[in-house]
Amino acid sequence: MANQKQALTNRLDQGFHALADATRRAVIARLAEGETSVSDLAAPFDMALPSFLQHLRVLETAGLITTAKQGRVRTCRLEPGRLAELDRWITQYEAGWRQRLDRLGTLLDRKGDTQ
Amino acid sequence: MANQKQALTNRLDQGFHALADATRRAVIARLAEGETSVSDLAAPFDMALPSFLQHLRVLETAGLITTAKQGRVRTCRLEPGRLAELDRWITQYEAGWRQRLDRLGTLLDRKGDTQ
DNA sequence: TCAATAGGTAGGTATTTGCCTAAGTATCTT
DNA sequence: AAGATACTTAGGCAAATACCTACCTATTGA
Repeated sequence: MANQKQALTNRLDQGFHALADATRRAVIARLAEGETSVSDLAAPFDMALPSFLQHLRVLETAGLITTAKQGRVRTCRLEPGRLAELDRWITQYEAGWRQRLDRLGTLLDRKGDTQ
Repeated sequence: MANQKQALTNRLDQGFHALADATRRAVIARLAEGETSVSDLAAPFDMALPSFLQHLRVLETAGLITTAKQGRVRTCRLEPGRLAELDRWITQYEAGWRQRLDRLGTLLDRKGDTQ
């Protein structure tokens, strides 16, 4: 339907969606230690390979990982820039909240000063 | 199906899923500036109220916001602790990657030293 | 008290997700 | 060249999502 939101147009949508799954987060955790082949990545999961490949595709589409094929082996690596982007989005609003707390703190401090 | 993953059991799943939507992120952005009623929050969005309420429920279930009703008005506020939790998950793996880069840097530095 | 206001419920639809099996297609390896 | 290896594609199904309209229920203010 035209009125319905169409699939994940946006980088943040895709990025956070990619992180909203334990399998995909485990892949990121693994890739943080170094690049790996698809089958090595898939080995720990009790899941058919095609299902696992879908998770990899979600991660790659979101830009969180990149992959390259040499011969019959596809190697995956983490793309930390995108993680950083998501991180920045979050800290921005944590920061906004801290600022307000700080302002409150300042206010209380001043109050203390005048007493 | 028993074999299928059951709905968002996990805090991280729920948290990241909640952030994977522009409407919900906009709510967080707004709440970072201060607490607000449901209708004030909903006003900017071209969406029926029940649809908007679903988004609020997703945010509340994820623990990203809390709400309380007084009279007929429900007030929503941000729960920054949960944002911080998600943030920590991400930075953990950004950090892992930086460590490896640092090690590489150290290696290159040493190589430079011996030359 | 009656109507406007603020929110909530019920129930319905299209799309997306997450999983599967079955059957490819390229590379190695022997 | 034949089999093993490492993915890939196709197609299918159930559950979750993201919307909607049509009511309903409390408050509050005139």
